[in-house]
Amino acid sequence: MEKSERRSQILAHARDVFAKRGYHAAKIDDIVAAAGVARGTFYLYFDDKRAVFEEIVDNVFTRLGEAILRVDPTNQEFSVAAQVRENISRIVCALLEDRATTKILLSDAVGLDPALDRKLLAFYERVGTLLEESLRDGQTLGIVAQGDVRMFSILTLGALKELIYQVVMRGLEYPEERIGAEMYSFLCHGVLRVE
Amino acid sequence: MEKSERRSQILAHARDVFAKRGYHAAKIDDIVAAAGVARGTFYLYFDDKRAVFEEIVDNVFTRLGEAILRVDPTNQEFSVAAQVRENISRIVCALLEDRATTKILLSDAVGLDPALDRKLLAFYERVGTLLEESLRDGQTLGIVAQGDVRMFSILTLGALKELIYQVVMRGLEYPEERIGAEMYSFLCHGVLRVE
Amino acid sequence: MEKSERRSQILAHARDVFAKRGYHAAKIDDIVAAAGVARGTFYLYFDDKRAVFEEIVDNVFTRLGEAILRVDPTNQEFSVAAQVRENISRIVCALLEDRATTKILLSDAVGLDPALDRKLLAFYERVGTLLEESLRDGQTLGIVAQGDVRMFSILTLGALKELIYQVVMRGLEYPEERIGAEMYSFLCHGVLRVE
Amino acid sequence: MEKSERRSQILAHARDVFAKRGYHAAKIDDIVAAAGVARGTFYLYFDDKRAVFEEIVDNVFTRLGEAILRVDPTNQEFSVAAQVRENISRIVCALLEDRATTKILLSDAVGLDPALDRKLLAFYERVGTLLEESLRDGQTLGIVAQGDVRMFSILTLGALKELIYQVVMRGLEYPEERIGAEMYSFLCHGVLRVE
DNA sequence: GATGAATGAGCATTCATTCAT
DNA sequence: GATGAATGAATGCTCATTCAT
Repeated sequence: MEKSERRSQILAHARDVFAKRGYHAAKIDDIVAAAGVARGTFYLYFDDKRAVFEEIVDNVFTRLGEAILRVDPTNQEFSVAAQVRENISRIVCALLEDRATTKILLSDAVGLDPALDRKLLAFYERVGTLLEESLRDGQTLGIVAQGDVRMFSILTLGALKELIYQVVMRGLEYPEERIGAEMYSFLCHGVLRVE
Repeated sequence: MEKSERRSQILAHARDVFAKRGYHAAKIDDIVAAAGVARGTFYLYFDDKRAVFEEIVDNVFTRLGEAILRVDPTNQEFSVAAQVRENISRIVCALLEDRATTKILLSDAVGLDPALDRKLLAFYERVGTLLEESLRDGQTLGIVAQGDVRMFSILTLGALKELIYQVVMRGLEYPEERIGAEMYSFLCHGVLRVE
Repeated sequence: MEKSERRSQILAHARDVFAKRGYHAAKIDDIVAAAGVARGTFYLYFDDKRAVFEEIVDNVFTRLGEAILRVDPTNQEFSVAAQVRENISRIVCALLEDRATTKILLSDAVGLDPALDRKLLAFYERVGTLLEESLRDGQTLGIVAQGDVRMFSILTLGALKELIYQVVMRGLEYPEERIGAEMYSFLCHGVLRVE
Repeated sequence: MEKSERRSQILAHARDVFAKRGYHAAKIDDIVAAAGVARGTFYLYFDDKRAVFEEIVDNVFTRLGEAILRVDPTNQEFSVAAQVRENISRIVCALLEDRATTKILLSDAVGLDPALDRKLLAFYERVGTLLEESLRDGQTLGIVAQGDVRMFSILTLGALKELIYQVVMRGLEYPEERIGAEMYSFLCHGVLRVE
């Protein structure tokens, strides 16, 4: 077996074990047993327990980063609406295609330790900033409501995170398109029609 | 010192230590040192480490449960809009008046162990159900958009949770009323004005 | 049992185990088994394995430091010769009254790690310096041979160390006074009478 | 590369690594990295880590054994004094020409494990016995002080060992001839002139 | 012969919990 | 009730050694 192959094999099993048991309840023994390798082999490919975990988190950050596209209002081919929907769809897809990792991201990685918390916040900050810029562009074009873009960005991300969290953690079964559609409609009109 | 007094004293210090260090990094030693009692005393008042933690979480659930009022569309005195705003305001207030506990709830309690995860989900489920019912009532009255109320409920809660999370974890300084107002406006109109 | 009593009990058993097996072959389990306490108890009294070991070494340094008296040529009561003999005698006595510790000092502590090596060298340096000063005083008084006092000091210490080493390691059985007498005579006349 | 060449290459690098780090801190990885061979290759030439170490020690024993000449009082060409000085000089030379090995002998090999301790003691015993016999011969000829030759032998070896130890471990810089001369003078007259 | 990936026995250390005083 | 000394199960990690290629 090739070196990088073995590495990803261990990584994949580590991901499953972390997703199943959570970081602290996941023992190195569980991981190597799942991967079918010896204890020492694990340490041949990863510095320590935290390192595998962090790599899993880093990978999902990378994957998410690639999934997100900047909305371009000058794009002649696709309307802003279409681009937004496409974006939501890509993010949802990236998160749901590997649910174990998503569970780790949304559940186990939270509050694990200060360093990882910083990393998480930094990632959300980065995504948030991107979103804020798009929203600001949108305000200029009159297609985004006036108001605090940072707040908008947080609220939007939170709504999406919670939806995914419920799907992954509680096994809520919505088809991906449905999720995208509802999310989009929520962003467009909210839910209240009070006057 | 009275028995119940001593108990809450330990509980309060445990909360601070958990908030500061996170569940696993918080040692019983830290807690008893903070509370100024002997190690054994801790176990006179609580079964084990998890029990204190769970009690903290239970308390905030109770407090939140009390903060949330059922929106009553037939209420003659307050409009639905006013009731919704009041509700948001009460929840935000409950969460921000004890930030240590809120940090624990939103960060440390997540993914701690399967049993607690179930409790968390059950709480969100309970709140969600309440919200869903209100939303359904609202749909009947034409003051809530048509669509999947469960989804609405999840999206709404997620938006609010993330906002509070960012305030508590990153020290984002928004005045409470501001938070309520933005949240409300978000619920009423969303952010996109794409056509 | 008192706290300091328990401490010395563990220390004494650790000393025996180290002397019997050497630092690396001595396991914490051996020590606690010998002392009749639980594994954790060991760590209640000592930071780690190295710390006990170092304390044993420190103690013997202290004891030796106290055993050594500065030779005072102006002393009216005791001649220099008598003082030198007394000194040798005290040192030998200090080393032979606790052979386990002496074995540790002369055998296990050597080359254990850079930090401890430095400590050892520093101790020998200290003793050496003291000896050098005495020798220099002696040269002024004409009771020490002319020549490099540092060299004299090293040679003297080496001779004594080796003697003790052989007694402790190989169980060479010389009465203490004999050791002192021979050492003294060696210092006075050497062994060669070549012309 | 020839088989025996490769062997000595590994041996030499092992020596350097042992001297630099000490036995336990020296990892097989360090040795093979220094020697520029694969880990498995090491085991083609040596049984295990201890075996290389022991071979280094054995080699220095052999070299030292060859350096030491029996003092022959009937030798017409060289006086006993000259032979003794020559002997000291050869030993010092043998020890200082490969300081890495000497450091290993005097520091790392001490207290490493019971088997090696026995070997060390056996070597010193052998050298000691040789020395004792010479001393006894010398006593017959009236050129060695009366007294316990075993003691003389131990004291003499100890003095020399410590001198070399200080030179090698603390970088004391004495020219070799100087060391020989001082050692010789020490043996002839000691240092004290107390009456 | 040479390689280096894989192995797994071995061990120090931590810390929640207990219980004699 | 309060104490804190004692406990020991639990686990991450190291590294000498092996062996298939």
